Amino acid sequence: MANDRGTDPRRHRPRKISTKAAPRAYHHGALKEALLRAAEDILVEDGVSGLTLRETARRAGVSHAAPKNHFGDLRGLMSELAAVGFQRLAAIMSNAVADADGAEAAMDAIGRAYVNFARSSPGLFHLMYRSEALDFTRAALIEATSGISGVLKDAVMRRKPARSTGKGDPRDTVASMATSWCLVHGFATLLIDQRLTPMLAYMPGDDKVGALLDAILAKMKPSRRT
Amino acid sequence: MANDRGTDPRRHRPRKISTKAAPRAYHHGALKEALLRAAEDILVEDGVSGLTLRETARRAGVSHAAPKNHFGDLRGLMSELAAVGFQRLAAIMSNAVADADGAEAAMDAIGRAYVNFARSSPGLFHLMYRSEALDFTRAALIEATSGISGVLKDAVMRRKPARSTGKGDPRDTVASMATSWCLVHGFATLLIDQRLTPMLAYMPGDDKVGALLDAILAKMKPSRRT
DNA sequence: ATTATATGTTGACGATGTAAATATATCCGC
DNA sequence: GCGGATATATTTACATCGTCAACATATAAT
Repeated sequence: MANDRGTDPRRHRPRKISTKAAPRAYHHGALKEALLRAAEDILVEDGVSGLTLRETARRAGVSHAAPKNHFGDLRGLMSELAAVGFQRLAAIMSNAVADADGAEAAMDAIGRAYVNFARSSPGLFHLMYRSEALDFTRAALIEATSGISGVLKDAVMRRKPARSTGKGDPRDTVASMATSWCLVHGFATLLIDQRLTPMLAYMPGDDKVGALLDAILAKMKPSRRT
Repeated sequence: MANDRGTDPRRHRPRKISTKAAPRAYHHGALKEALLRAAEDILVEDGVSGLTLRETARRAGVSHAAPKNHFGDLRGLMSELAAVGFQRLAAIMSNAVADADGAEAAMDAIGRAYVNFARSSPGLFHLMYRSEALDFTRAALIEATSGISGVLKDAVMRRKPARSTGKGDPRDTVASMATSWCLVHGFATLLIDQRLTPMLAYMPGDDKVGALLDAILAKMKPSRRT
């Protein structure tokens, strides 16, 4: 089976079969990416608990020990995949800020983007915050998470000048960042874990999640005294 | 107590033992409680990832399959232990409310109690919110979690009359509950996962965690316009 | 071309969850 | 007290997992 040179697709032989860069890397000159893709598929289908090295290798069509070369161990794979998730989330948040009209709207847009990401990729989101399973000394993970902080900080500081107190106080900036992050992160996690389901029943309309999130974000705005 | 025949619950083989009852009999007597205690010890020492059926049994001094009789499977053990955690948290929150002076102070006290619980029992707290590993059809878990909701709801409704808008609106009550819960839960989870560490550095004093939490809670109070 | 390195495979080991078969203790109706 | 029914605990077994070591092969370097 493994020595069947004739039909086995994963052979190192066909160096350059066609002038076109074959997207099908037979012998995974791109195994790392293939493994990450397979791992994310598992995350979508079975969640974090289903994510194993062997199943990932199986889906990529390689032996169970192949991932070791690219990730070291399971923690490595999970950390790299989490980094991809943080990158993606940072990009989404950044876009949300760019499209928003005004500093206050930008903050809300970031929050909604964060929640939408968690809802659309709950498995990946869970992995990103399964701290015990991640290696935060990994360069990819450090870089990706700092990207998120950067986007949030920019948005908060853009809003700052319009506020009355603590204009340039870094302490207040940090408090604002923490408040927004905690609120939205708590909402996202509790939401995808079905912890808010009973409360959602009280909300009106079709988009009950959006309604509850709006209600929560509204409670964060002291300026809006009705 | 299912069996009060003697003084020691685990004493069923009085063969030719010395005056002291043998520490181990075939039937433990209170194995379920012993297993839960052992499981929590593991949680303290090694976190959720270290919590296994076999290690729990090992610590309780029984065979690896013994827990099956009391919990069914690992999910059962985890769910029961999580239920204990929710009970404990509900009690702590309830006490915090009782000791607080005024409705607004009660809300803050609940939040601080929630965070303190997470900080003092991070392993258990993680387990309580590892939704994928829990069985929310378990009676113990349903009851314990609804206890938490009850405490929070009471505190929110106690505060309600002092507010200007949405006095008796259940929709607004739910929004207030969700806001408080999400904010505090987000803070607690991010905190014990070391995600807030960089931000804590900006806070003054010895109790940086308390300072940041205070700052966050303060941002939730529209009435305090300085 | 030869050597070195990177990548992938095979086989093995111990740990785990779970099930089945078995053993022992307790309970319940007499 | 007695004896079966039930609850509780053990033993054995199996599949799966992460990880390691030894090995094989492809790519890169010299």
